[in-house]
Amino acid sequence: MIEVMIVDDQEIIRQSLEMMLSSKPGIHVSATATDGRDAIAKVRMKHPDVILMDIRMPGMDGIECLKIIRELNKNIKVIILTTFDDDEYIYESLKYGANGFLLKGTKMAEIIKAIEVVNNGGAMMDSAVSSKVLNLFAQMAKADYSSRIDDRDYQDLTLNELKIIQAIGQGLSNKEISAGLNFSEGTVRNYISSVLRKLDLRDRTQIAIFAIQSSLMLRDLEGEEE
Amino acid sequence: MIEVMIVDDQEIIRQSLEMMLSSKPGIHVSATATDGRDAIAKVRMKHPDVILMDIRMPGMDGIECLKIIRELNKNIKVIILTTFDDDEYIYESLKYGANGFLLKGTKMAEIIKAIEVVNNGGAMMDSAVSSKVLNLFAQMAKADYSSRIDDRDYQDLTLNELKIIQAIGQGLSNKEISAGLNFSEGTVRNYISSVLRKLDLRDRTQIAIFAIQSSLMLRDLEGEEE
DNA sequence: AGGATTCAATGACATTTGTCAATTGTCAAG
DNA sequence: CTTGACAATTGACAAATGTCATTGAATCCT
Repeated sequence: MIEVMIVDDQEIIRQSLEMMLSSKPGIHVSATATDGRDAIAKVRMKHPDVILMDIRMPGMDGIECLKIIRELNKNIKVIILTTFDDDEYIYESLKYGANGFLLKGTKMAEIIKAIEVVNNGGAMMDSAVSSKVLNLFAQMAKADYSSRIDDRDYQDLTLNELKIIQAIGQGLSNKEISAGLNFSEGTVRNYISSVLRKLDLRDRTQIAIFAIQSSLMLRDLEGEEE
Repeated sequence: MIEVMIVDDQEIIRQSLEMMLSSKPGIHVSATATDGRDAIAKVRMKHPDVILMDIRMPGMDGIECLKIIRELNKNIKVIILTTFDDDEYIYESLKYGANGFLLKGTKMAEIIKAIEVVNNGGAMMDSAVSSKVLNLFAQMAKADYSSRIDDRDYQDLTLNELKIIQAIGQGLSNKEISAGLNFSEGTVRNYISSVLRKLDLRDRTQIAIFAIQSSLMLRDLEGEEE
């Protein structure tokens, strides 16, 4: 039985969602809330598996609420329900770990499917939203000069060079890097020089940008070969 | 009529996909290809609306191929079809603008739906893939110190400060920024100092990281108020 | 008009960053 | 053992970056 919580400031929507969902086997609406503050209080009492939440609400908005819920409990799945497919909203929601994003026009069958999918660890987005997400992604991951860099070019980076790239991508200074990796500061600088040469970049800032836009920051370098 | 092209090195898959899809009204399989090179050649001849492509192929792999196709024609929709939901693959595909990402287990009905959705400008991902994408996104958009920065803190950035943040996020030097924005280099430095103070960061590298991880880089600042 | 505020510029300065050549130690192949 | 390759270090230097106090000009109240 999936425990669902509904958060929306409009009573009509709350009620109709609750009615529709309650009739479905396997789903139980254990709470409803009218705004962010209300939602957070009720999350502590009831323990919903999945929250359906409107993003635009008076008082505390959906994003802020999502953020707090995430800090509270990382396992609760949150599906954002909204009328707008506004870039900012989408971006912020995703950043704070929403598990789904549906437009309000979405058919009930889709919503139910989304609840089930999300409850199983998947994610569900409206296709229009997916499309925006992909665009955002492609934009974030691309800059005029980083696209110049070919896969071939960074195959031959040393493990230490990779570590240093990651460190720069975290915004560390040379001193901090040298402390963290047990190198002298001069060595760190030499490695950086070598990275700059290999990637054809100019300074550490460009390295940082490259690091984030490539998938390098996501790699775990412990015990990795090159 | 949606013109579809199928790219896969395994004949069984090519054939079964072609058979299944051909029988559907509204869809026409106008070409098949066995690897990346083949695909690119045929893209020039036929003009497919949607390409279904395996990611793992001998010779030129799907990513490389996608990249080239994107440079060739930005309107062709590409759906990646693969057996693996490997992070690297997903990341790279999305980076080069894939419009969909389906696992090979996907039912034919889903594939057809994906073709239609993608052809209409949407995007379609397997829910497992969606989930990974959301994770990637959340990771990319979050660093220990950037999460320290509260919305409140960067509300009061000047338009010029925002422009400079964007410029730094593109990896430009102070000289380049000053030339681009018609400021003296000293002024640029002053602005940077002020940004550092306001955002509680330490150097331009951290500004760049912040810029990319926030949505600031995506904003168009022309004629914008503050 | 006078005072306050903002924007841009300047110059002097300290710090950080990047480059380079030279040195040391280790390890493995010949 | 020697040679060569490689990893790490050092020091000296040049360039870029960041800080700060000050100044002039424009603008905005009231």
